[in-house]
Amino acid sequence: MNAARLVFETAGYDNASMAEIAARAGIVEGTVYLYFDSKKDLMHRVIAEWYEGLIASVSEGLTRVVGVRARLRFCILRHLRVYVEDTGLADLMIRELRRDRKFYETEIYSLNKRYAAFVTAEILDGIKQGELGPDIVPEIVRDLIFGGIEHCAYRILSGRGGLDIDLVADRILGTLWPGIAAQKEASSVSIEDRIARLEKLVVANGEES
Amino acid sequence: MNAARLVFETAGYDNASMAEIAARAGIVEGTVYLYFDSKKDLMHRVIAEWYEGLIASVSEGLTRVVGVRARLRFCILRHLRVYVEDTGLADLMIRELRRDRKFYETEIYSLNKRYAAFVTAEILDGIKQGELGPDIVPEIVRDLIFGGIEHCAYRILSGRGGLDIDLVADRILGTLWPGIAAQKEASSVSIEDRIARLEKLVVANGEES
Amino acid sequence: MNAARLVFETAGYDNASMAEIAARAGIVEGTVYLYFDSKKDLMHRVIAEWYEGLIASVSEGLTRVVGVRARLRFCILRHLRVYVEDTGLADLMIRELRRDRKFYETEIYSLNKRYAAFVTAEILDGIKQGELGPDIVPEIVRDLIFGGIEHCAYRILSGRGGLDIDLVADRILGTLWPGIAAQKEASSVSIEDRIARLEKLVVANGEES
Amino acid sequence: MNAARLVFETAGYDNASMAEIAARAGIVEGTVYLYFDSKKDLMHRVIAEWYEGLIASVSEGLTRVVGVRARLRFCILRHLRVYVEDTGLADLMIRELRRDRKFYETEIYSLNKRYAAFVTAEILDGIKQGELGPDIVPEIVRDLIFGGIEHCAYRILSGRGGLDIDLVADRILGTLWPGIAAQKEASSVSIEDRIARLEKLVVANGEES
DNA sequence: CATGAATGAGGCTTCATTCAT
DNA sequence: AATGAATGAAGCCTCATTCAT
Repeated sequence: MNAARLVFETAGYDNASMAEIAARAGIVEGTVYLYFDSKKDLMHRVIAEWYEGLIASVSEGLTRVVGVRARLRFCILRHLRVYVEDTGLADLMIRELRRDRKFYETEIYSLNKRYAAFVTAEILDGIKQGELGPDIVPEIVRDLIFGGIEHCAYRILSGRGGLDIDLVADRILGTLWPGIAAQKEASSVSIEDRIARLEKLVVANGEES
Repeated sequence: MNAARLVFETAGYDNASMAEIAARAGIVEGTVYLYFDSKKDLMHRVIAEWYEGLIASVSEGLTRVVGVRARLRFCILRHLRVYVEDTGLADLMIRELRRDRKFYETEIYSLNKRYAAFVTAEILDGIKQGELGPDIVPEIVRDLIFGGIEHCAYRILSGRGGLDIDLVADRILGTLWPGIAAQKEASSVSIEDRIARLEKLVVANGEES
Repeated sequence: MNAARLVFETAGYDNASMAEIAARAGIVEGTVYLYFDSKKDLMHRVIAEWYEGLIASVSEGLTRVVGVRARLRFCILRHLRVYVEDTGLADLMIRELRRDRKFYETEIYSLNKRYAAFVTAEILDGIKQGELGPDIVPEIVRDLIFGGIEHCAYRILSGRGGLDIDLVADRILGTLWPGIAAQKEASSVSIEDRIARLEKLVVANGEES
Repeated sequence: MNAARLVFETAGYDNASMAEIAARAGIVEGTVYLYFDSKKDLMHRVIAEWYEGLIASVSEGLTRVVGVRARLRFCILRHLRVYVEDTGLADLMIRELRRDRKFYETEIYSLNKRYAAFVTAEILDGIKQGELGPDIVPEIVRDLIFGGIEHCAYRILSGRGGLDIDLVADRILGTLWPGIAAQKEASSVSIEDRIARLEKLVVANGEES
């Protein structure tokens, strides 16, 4: 498994060869098939193991963080760390597994859902507690978070530059927060508010008029 | 090219075979090499052609949209359409090309930059005009936009459900806007000014109605 | 023809491609077949043309040289020049043509014989005139000359060092001459001579005794 | 290896096909790659194995021969045998390997040097012992020997005629010897000494009779 | 005369998987 | 339980040659 993980990380699925995996494990190709049905199976098990560790780690870490904002920040930071530490596996997950037509029937899919649920749960919780706006759409927020992180990470990692994950986490959350936090002042609707809303609407739909 | 595009879209790079591409084009494998140096070259040309069309389309579309918010929304909407209409190619771009070590020397890279520049330019422009906050980090915003779109699109498309791109565009921008828009100080803009701007916007975007 | 010659020189027969030859001639592959039956035919014609020029050149040059030794030296020097100036074609001749099973039926074979005959004729002439020993075997001498030249040339040319062909010619002839020149002193056979002959025989046949 | 040797001998490198080699070995093409990295590697190993045997054979044979002239004759005779027995491999060596740009970095190159060194060493030894002239250039002599042998062998073998290698060896050495042997000054060696040497030689080489 | 597009057979190489030992 | 040799299908690519225009 360790050998396989190493090779998959480095080469991706298609370019990884069973021969190299076996060699790196100090065994022989045939032996691999005693424990794994196929190359695909092997990759699934590698990803699953990794995912389980990741979920456990996040789960454990969250027990020590309080407050919606802080907990979201923790999730963002942790996911950024994934890209720094396990770029290869994250890649594998995105590239090879997600594209599979039968991804939704696999164990990996449910692990993926459990992992993503940490963020979704936080958002739902935040809404319930009144910290987050009642109108926000959790899926969109979650997609912005995960997608944004991936893009940032890729851009920076590919660009051979280092990645200050604390800074990036702050910036991502800083950008998103105003759009998801509850409006604390329940002021009556002033003229200004009404004009503001008007502006927004007009601009938003401007090009469709 | 069309045959190649079709096969690459469906199978990805590694799983696409020159034999299938040739067959689908109604020629023999060898003939492909009269027009393309290699499989990689073929993919590059397919992607480049597609990208050029995409850039032209966005560029043209933006000429008819006024206002930072509206222009950003247009970019988001257009990018969502990419995933609806050209999922396969978008995938190819992300999965196969970006990971290439020499991606930064390819023509595709510069096309990619030109495409992404539409959003970055808008953000910078917004900051300059005072519509967007002076402290926002354009790269982060752009990553949130593109990453968020990709995630949304994948999630929804994979789930065989349809994708209401207008709705999603509104939600994405709605979530991001508060975090990037300039904080209007109450006194800085008079009611009269704001009404004047409204009038201007409505007229501008209305022209094409 | 010039294009073909260039390409064959550079790449050898197998690695030369009709496409490159055509391209370098500024025509199209199909056109080549209007003038040459096949790739092999093309090579034959290239070699033949070259050989004819070579033969003419040697023939002409020899008219200005007098004396067996000087004429042999001229042949050696000229052949060394072939390796310096036309390494590629000489190679082609040796590698590709000689090995052909039907070489002896080709035009090239007779050209080759005409070329080699310059040396053989000189030797026979030298014997007739009494300048060369009556017992020498012309074929062996010729083989030593041509073979020796080829080896020298290869060794030196491959070794990226330059080749001082005048020096090499002198050395080759200097080494061979004592063995082929007629023994001028017709002294009576002294005891010493008889012992010397005995020594030679014993040593020569030593390992077979 | 045997199959490869056979095919390479018959067809040369470019015209040998892995398919035929595999077929002749009774295996499938892929299996060849379990034991050899590439076609080139396969050829190298075939040549190397052959060369090692050849060197061992010469080395062993020389232990039973005494005297510069006899030892040189042995080398010549042995090399002639190479062309009679292993024409194909000798060809391969000359045609395919020597022309490789990286020949000088290969194992074959050092084997080639070790083989050629048998002759060079003999010449140097002969000079030191005063049997060969102090002015002769070992490289030229060696080239004349090897080149001459190759030419003779080719000429005769191609001509489908048999090759009397003993006769040819004598003729080659007979032609070269006067040009390389030391000029014995009449007084320098007494008749008694020369008879003594003769006796010694006869005894030495006679032991194996 | 010339074109140039197309062919088709063949080249080397890789690799997941199997199976007798 | 482990081996490791063998498979066979497939992969990408090259190229001399042909033929309708």
